[in-house]
Amino acid sequence: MRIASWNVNSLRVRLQHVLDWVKENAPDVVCIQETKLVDDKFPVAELNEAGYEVVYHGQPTYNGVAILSRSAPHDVRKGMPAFEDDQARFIAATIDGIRVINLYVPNGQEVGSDKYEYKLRWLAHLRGVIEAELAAHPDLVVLGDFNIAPADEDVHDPEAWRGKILFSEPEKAALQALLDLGLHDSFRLFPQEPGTFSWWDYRAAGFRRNLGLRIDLVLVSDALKARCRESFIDKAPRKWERPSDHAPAVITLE
DNA sequence: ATGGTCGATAGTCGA
Repeated sequence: MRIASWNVNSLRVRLQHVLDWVKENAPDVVCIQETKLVDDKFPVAELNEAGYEVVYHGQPTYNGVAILSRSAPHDVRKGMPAFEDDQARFIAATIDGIRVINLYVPNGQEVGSDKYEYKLRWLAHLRGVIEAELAAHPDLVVLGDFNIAPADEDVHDPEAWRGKILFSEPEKAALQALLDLGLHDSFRLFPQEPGTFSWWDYRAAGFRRNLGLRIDLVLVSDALKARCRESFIDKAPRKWERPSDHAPAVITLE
């Protein structure tokens, strides 16, 4: 079973990329962030035609998350439980017995800003949500655009980024608190090429110079760690014409 | 230190 996470930065613009990518890679589940679509505009027919069922949680202009799956999604949850949020950043579903939680974690903009405080508040609440989900679903995947680089090897220039947004200590501590519940960063379960990232700024030719960060993560529970056979980032779509600034992060489960 | 580029949308905001 293959599960992917991809921040597409507008599903309207990137629909053809998604269709091409799923045709090439045959994932069973694709979790999408930054659809930037209201639900009325979600391309249900096109994705059904490609062989996927869809659940989605959108809003005007910003954010928006969706799950595409070969098998039927069950127990769909849109938005974090018990958290008032006008931003569409959370969607969960159970697919083939695996609980899948798809996140678009707030960016935070700048350390100390109101958006940064919202990011930390959001992550603190998420911890309780994940704790409950883990208790209910031992086979759990938590994936998405975390907007946090876990460690120095996930940042092209850790000294320049240290303490900055996406790499500040409180953000990393919030991510570690999730891992401490019993989750594993699947990417680090396997040998990886140094300098592998999942996001490159459009500005300053970030991709060409590999000035990236690994902020798109696939976390797996203990039970799924035992079934995880590979975890990788597919840089290919980042080279396509008019790409998203993020590349897909992918795992394969036995 | 600043701004570079995208996408939404129609002057800026968010990333």
